[in-house]
Amino acid sequence: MLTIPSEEASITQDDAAAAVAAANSAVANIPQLKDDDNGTAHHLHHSYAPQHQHQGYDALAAQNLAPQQHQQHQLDPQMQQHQQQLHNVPQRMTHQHHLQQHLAQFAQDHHNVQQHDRDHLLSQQLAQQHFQQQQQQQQQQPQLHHQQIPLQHQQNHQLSQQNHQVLTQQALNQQHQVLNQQIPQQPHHSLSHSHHLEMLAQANESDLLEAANRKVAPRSSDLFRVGPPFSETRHHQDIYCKGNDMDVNPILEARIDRGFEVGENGTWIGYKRNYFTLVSSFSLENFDFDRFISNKFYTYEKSSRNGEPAGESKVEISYFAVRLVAKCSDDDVSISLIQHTAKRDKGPQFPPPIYPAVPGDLPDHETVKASCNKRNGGKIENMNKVFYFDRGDYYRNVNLDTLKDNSILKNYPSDSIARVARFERIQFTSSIRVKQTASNSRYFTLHVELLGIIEDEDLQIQPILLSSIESPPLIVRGRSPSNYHKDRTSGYRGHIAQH
DNA sequence: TTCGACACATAAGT
DNA sequence: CACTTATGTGTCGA
Repeated sequence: MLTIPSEEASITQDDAAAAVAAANSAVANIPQLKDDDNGTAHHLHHSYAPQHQHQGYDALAAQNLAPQQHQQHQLDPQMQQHQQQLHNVPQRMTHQHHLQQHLAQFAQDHHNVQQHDRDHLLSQQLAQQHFQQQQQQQQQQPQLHHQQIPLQHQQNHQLSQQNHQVLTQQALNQQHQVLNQQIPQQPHHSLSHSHHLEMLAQANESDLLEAANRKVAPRSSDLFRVGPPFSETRHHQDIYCKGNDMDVNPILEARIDRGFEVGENGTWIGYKRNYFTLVSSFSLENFDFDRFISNKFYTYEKSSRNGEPAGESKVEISYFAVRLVAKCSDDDVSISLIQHTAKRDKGPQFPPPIYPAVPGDLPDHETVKASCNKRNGGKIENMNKVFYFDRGDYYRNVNLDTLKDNSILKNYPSDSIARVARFERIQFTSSIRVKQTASNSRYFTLHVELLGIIEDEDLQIQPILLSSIESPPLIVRGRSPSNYHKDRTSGYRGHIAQH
């Protein structure tokens, strides 16, 4: 049903040459596993963290957590059973088999919102499971060579920083301060007026002083700030439209909505202990949604046989996916991001999910802000319309079903397909080192990658890096108390207090 | 110095 | 309006 005939397509010399070139850079950005010391490359490091402690969490979550919060994290008893199933799956189980399991399960529960969300969860976990499986297998197979490409942030980012003057809270505070200082100096037209102003000024002053000593409010909506602009889409592997062999140009967009702010010298600063939020979507140039789903796409994969590189083969893209990775300015630590649930310490931790995705529009900052921590069913439903494409709905609307569908849509592992990949409650793993030298901080970059998920001869799914975008250098401040007293740029802890 | 764990506090969500 | 949640960050101790 979901098997894709593996085409051993013959390609022209030119195609091959282009593909070689592209293939060489295709996987450059996929980080290797930390303990990957034998040079064996891994396509993906996202795997379902096997050592999660869910005890005590499930009951709590089942009672208290909104479905939305369940999406990526929560394992109710039913899901746990799923996990068991998935984890018990023989290593060489095929993608197809996976999907059958999934579909069977989906047929079982697909009625209410909770189940819809469970489906999201399942989708993601399936994807992760796939990748984990993939990864395991790759450890026994010849690998694509991962070529390191030097980070080239400086020019790009200085440019984009200049072009994106974001009015930060710091700037606002400074303006505010100036305003306050000006108040007493204004001409006094009347005694009562001036008196009034003085009182105002005094009130503001004490407010500000108080603010200077107050902790940042943990739930302040003010913590949502637009982060640095991302680079232009960089292409790693070409995408072609299956019908007419046209070269298709993918465009990735991403925005950080929480967790990073500009410091006074234009650097972007985040805090290791705090969450950040990032959203991303992609589009294919000249392809609206209808055109997208009425087409299939292919790319080239560098294949290997018995450990020897064996040229490139044309492979159909089963579906697209979006993932988030972080890189460090010097060493590259592969799993450097972690996602928490709303329960934080009391819940499990995951690597950021890989989102099977269709093209979509990036929602604006306010929308992302509004989407956080919702438990109300109606609101969640509305948000899901923004962030997800519901294949079931679509089939009902066009009077199709999975069996009749012949589009790329049917290859997606779940009915809930991301239009927008939303990464919430992400932190750099505690193991990252933020200090390089006494004076110098190491910096990080965030990369959003568009993946093409393909199936190899053995029906194993494999991701191929198609294109990516990256953030400018990000400074991540560590836990040292020194980072929490001066030059603080977030929250309303005052910039007034210049210790 | 750094990290996990626990604690406190407070705006948002219901 | 009262109750619950989510999350920045203070702190302790290995």
